[in-house]
Amino acid sequence: MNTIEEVLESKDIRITAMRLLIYKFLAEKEVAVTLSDIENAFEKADRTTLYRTVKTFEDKGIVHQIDDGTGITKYALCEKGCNCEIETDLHLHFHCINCNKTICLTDHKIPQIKVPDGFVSENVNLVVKGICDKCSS
Amino acid sequence: MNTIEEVLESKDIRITAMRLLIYKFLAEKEVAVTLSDIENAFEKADRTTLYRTVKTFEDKGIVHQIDDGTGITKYALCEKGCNCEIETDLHLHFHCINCNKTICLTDHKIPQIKVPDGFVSENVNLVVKGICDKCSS
DNA sequence: AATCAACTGCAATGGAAGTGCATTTTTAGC
DNA sequence: GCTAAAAATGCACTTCCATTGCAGTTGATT
Ligand SMILES: [Mn+2]
Ligand SMILES: [Mn+2]
Ligand SMILES: [Zn+2]
Ligand SMILES: [Zn+2]
Repeated sequence: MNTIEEVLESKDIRITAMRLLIYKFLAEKEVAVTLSDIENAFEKADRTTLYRTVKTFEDKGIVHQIDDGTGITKYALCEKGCNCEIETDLHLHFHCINCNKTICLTDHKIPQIKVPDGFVSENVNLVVKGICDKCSS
Repeated sequence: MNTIEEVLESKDIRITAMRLLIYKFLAEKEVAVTLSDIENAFEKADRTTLYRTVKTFEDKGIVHQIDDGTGITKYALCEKGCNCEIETDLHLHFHCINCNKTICLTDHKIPQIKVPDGFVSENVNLVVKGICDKCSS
């Protein structure tokens, strides 16, 4: 169990109050969040700072972007040991069309996808849309 | 072999000069197009008209949207007999990170995706990013 | 030809992503 | 501790795309 400080330092991310708060916010969420979600949670902070903070997190490899088809990019913390940067982010994402939440299904890996001759696959984005467990019960 | 007029009428889309031209434009393209692509091809027409035309095509089920992750929605004609509206659009899409083109791989079907208990899958969006056949040769 | 509905064009809006620059905070060297 | 440099933050502004309201035009129907 590492502290947040240790996680950030291990990725060469300098520690600031803002970053600790945003990291904690992301860690507490079980769903992917939009920039607006973060904005609403930290009304005193400027949107640009929040934007650049998650961007830094993403660049350093502790957050990954999710395009779930809503047109609004969402963000989620990477799992321990994840390396989205190097190879494709292997897990799939679920987007609930009822509650609009998007969830990382981190242990549902994306199957190998065949592409025609001449095509070279480098990355795969797989989003399943439907009804989540909470909305279907 | 149906004429464009017959296709449109069979889907309850009224025939106008604009719609015939746009349909023909889409049919000639082997890749998915953005609204700007259409705009550039029809500079005399208003962007709104083009927008609403593809939207009508989409609502009536002869065009499907593609979200390839670039943030710009693309459009492509549905194949004959396709029914994206009813069930999931089964084929996958390939987005070339070199030439920025997005292609329907209509005979590459999306494999069955397992989701956890309680989740109900209704639709799947699968985009493969990489290098297309023309750019890799 | 008249009428009504659908289509088109123009203008404006809104949302989200991104950038330039000034200010503040943090770090590091002395 | 003090100072200079570097990094982070806040504010203003821009750009790009999607979308809508409304007025004018076109097309279908009688
Ligand atoms: Mn994820
Ligand atoms: Mn397609
Ligand atoms: Zn839900
Ligand atoms: Zn290409």
